[in-house]
Amino acid sequence: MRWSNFFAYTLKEAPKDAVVASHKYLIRGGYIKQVAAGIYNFLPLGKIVLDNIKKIIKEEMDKAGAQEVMLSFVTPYELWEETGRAKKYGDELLRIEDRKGQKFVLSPTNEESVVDLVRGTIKSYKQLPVNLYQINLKFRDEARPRFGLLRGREFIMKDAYSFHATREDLDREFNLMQETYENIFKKMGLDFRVVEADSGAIGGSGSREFMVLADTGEDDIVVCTECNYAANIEVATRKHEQRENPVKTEVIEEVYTPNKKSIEEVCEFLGVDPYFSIKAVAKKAVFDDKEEVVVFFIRGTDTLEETKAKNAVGALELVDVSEEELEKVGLVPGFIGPFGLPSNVKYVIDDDLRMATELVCGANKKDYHIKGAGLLDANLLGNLTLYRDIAAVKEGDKCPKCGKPLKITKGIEVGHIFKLGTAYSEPMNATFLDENGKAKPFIMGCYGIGVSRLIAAAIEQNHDEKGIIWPKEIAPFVVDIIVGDVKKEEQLNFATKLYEKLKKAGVRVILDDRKERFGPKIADFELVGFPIGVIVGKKLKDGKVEIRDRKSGEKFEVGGDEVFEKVMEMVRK
RNA sequence: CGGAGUGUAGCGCAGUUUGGUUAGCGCACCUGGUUUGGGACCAGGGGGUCGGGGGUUCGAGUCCCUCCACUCCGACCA
Repeated sequence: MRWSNFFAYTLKEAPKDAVVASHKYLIRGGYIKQVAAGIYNFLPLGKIVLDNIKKIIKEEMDKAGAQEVMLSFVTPYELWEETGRAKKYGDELLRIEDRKGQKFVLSPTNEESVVDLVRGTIKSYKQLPVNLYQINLKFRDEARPRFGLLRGREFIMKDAYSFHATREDLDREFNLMQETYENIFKKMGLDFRVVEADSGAIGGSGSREFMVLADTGEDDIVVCTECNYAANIEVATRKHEQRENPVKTEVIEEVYTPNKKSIEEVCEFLGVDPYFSIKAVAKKAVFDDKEEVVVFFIRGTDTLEETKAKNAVGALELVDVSEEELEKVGLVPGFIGPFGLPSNVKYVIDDDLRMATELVCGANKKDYHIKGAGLLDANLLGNLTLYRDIAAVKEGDKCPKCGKPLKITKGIEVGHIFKLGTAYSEPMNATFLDENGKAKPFIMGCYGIGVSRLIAAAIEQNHDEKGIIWPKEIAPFVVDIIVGDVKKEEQLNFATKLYEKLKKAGVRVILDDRKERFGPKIADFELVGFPIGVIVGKKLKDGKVEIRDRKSGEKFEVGGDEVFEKVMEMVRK
């Protein structure tokens, strides 16, 4: 490509609303342009990067035996009613109507579509397994799109759906997809982790996320400093420690703690290490048909992990609850404890407290706490006691696999694989005949990659204060040949010849033959982020050309006749 | 969805408090010239329904009403 007639422009200033690096550089570099909140146009540079990523994904998916299809972007609303997700997905589902008033949705994901495609088409176990994938537009009406391509409303996703006759076969495919994803992200030159994850609204029995490590990530992930344990904080676990309380209380007693409500206040007042206290977190759990107050008990030094807590009670969501609402069900805000709770209040206790003794907790009585309590004393509790892991793992907790310290880092979710089981085939009545001629629902898996988000994630992980530093595999062009002064025929001719030669050799190369001075050209080289720069400038009269490596910043001169070989060597590396 | 803010040329902004000629500046763009290794300089030029609608007024970018869009914090989010 010759830059002089390439539709690519750069900006000196980023729009003020771009706050993360990828958003800023994608706009300044002329990759994308905003159309509406969370909706972008892709300019040629952006489209090339997108295609490069698509190509890698397609290669690996095909290698794994998956077959590419393209499902319709507009899907009948009825399909969504069949699985009940019309309601569950809520306002994120963009509904539209045609001229006859028939309702449709813009696909935010395609489980329903693909099950509809397969039911009645695949009839026998002999036609299984099959894995269908597409790389297609998705639309989710996010409440708050942000950060450019990291969280858009309209985005490109690779989604795959597999169908199996047995659980074992699903497990096999799930593992194959994990391997395939690892190959894809490795090929793209990204630093990523595979983590255990919550299944969320998609449902199913098991799931793993692929996280690109970057400070701007929206997800907290827990990784072990020693072994390979890694999990999203939503599901991360830790090894339970049992610290012995040095203070021994003879009797369990109520103590007067006037106006001391928070853990800090109470523990300071009583001179107790907060580790030996119980924090009560009250929430309102929202279910399909009702709402109720649930109290979660965790250690004073822990915080509640809402996703775990939500799953522990099987609620759709947890929302904050007011003091009035607490009082209405008989709770005493600020002094809630696990002993002697009103019998109509549901509660969950964190696993970590199961064996704990000598604790301070609320007495369910205004201005009183209990001292010296232990949960082992089961008869203090009602018989509905529910122990679950509901606390958030924190930095320094011990790895559940090897016991070494855990640390927390930020990650950007770029892939997610699920074992769906029969969560969609059953409600949609999609069955096949097994060896015995009996109808059984398909056992399914689904596998997603956020393709446009990957563009942003790659930049978040690979940039500096000047611009993007593309991994070679996905860079729009690998080599940028800069002509120092296009009016100098000697320079232009030399550069053009080199350009043609590299192009012939299959290298993605751009010739910067714009009538610009050297400054803007080199600045654009850095901003747009080409991996290799070749400067054909004033040193050419001494037979020298300069080569720069964008990533290392290294620059060196080579003789005009060695340039081609030297560049090819760098391209191959 | 709750809270806060912004909307003036492609981008970044001033002008709005206190209504008053023809709405300005930097970057970008066009023409000519000089420059040519880190975002040049000189001269000339084009580009605006001041987010939309309504109102007050002799007069509205500025005041009032209303609608819309976008952004930030939070809730939410395969």
